[in-house]
Amino acid sequence: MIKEYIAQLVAGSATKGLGLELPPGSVVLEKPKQQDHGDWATSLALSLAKELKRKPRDIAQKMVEAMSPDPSRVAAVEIAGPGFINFRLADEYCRRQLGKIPALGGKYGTGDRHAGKRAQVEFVSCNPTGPLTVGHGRQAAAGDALARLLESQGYRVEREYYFNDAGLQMRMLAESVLYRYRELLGGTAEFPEGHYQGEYIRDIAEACRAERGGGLGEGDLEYFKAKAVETTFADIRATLGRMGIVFDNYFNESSLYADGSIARTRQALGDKGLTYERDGALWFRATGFGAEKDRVLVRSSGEPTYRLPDIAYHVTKFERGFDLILDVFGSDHQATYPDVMAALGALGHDTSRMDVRIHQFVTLTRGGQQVKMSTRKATYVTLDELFDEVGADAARYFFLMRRMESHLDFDLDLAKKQSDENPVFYVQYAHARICSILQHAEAKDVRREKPDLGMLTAAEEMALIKHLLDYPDMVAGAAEAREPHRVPTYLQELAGIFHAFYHKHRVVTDDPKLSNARLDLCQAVRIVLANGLGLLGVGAPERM
RNA sequence: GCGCCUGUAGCUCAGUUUGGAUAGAGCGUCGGACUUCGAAUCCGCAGGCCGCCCGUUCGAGUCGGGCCAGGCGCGCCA
Repeated sequence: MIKEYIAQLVAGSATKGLGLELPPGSVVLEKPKQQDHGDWATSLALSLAKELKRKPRDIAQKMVEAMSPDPSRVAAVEIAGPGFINFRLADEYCRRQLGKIPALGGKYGTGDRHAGKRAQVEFVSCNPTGPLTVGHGRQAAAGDALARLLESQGYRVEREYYFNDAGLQMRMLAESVLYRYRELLGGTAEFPEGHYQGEYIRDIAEACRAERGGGLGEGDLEYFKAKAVETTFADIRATLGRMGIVFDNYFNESSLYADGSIARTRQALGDKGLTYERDGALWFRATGFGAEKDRVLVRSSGEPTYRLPDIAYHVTKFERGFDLILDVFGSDHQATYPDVMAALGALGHDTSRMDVRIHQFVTLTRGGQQVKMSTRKATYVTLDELFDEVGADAARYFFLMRRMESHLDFDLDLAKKQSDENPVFYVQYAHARICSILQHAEAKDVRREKPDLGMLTAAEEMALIKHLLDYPDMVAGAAEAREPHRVPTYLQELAGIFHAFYHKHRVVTDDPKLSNARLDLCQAVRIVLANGLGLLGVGAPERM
């Protein structure tokens, strides 16, 4: 890649011009913000100034004099400002790279950096107690986009959903159905703290009555539970399906009891001296790992807390041999994973293979007002309702637009707008517009002439080409940093540069050579837009 | 009280990983641009103590410390 080549040039010039051996990879290259500062720049001369006790510009001068860049790749090397060395790529080189994009198609932007490795991404993972809400939506979009980003870098990825259909929450769920069931039969529903009051519970109760009649009671909680789990899980899968998300595994916590994992993990932690008994409960020595207080692993009732299964579950992930174990959680789980991580480390697992990404919450805005949501009162907005209102594409795009660490302010009015105000339409529109141009060209039969990319010389064309060439680095960076939001940011820039180009230059003209060169450029833009949207799980429509 | 996250233009946010040159984008406001491939678009104007203070540095939105404000946690719930 060109970046490595320039880094090599810099390192070589430091050796030749200054007599310095720079360790490989130590050369920092950045993309200048200002266009007239070239395509790549290094501030090496500035950082060496102190050590060498020389003026930065003199150092840069010596380095540049010792450099002999390949003119087919680097057109100019300049010293600027306090001592930056700026590199300008040869237009010819950029055009050559552009020429490779159409043949690569969907592969453009992928890399083999992690080829042969296996990754697992765990996300959503909520218990089947009700419909997915907008908060889950952000996690679903993020987890799936991360999985796609990892796949783009060569990982074979398994998407996994972890849940528990046996615990306390499920009992509450079953009882909630029972209350609603009784209500249907003329009684009154009383909801103690912690039970589920959502409308969907009534539907499940109704289904139970339709299936088994009116004679059910306390003794049929298992039936109510099974019915509720079956119904809600079907709903959850359907909702995820609307986003195009399919899990490879649904991992049930109860299997950890069945196969002895829980018992083994408990034993192993005990053997390491990491547990002790107090007040009839089994405690984990979390304070040994910097936690504020120790945590209960097994209640005095004999029932484990979520922590022990969580640890056992992650042990299975390590046993399954993944090279990368990525967990995506909401910020409400922020406090739970350090214990799990500490325990896994103590059990001898290589926790550097694990990565936990925590995302912040979503708030909805409508008409400039925040939409109030409460799980307890069941006044939350479900993901399905969101999809009904703004569409799955817009929803996914909006979920991924912001850094996961930032609170997401989801503007419902904006997401619905079919205009340039709406970022997802703006990007999709660029794609559709290109498709339309390509069709137009086809109709006019201009695709006969062999393209000569040398015809692309205008500033808008070069800007577009250079941005297209940034795409693979952007994808690799987003995957490495686990930051899906870089993709929408990039796509909006690309769409913007394309629209500007489009307005300044006509693609299909009387000049067949130029037309074909521009058509190739358009095709390359289309491919990158489609690939980028693909990473987000958002459609790239041919017409809108 | 403690932990994690956040604070950048009127609004919503990039930029912080790896300190670098005049801090960017979208929306909103205002003013312009369609006989031609999609005006669902484009061009331009205006808009900034980068929450505050101190420190490190030739250089800080970026690193360190201390404050302030908001969100989420801090359970023998998950």
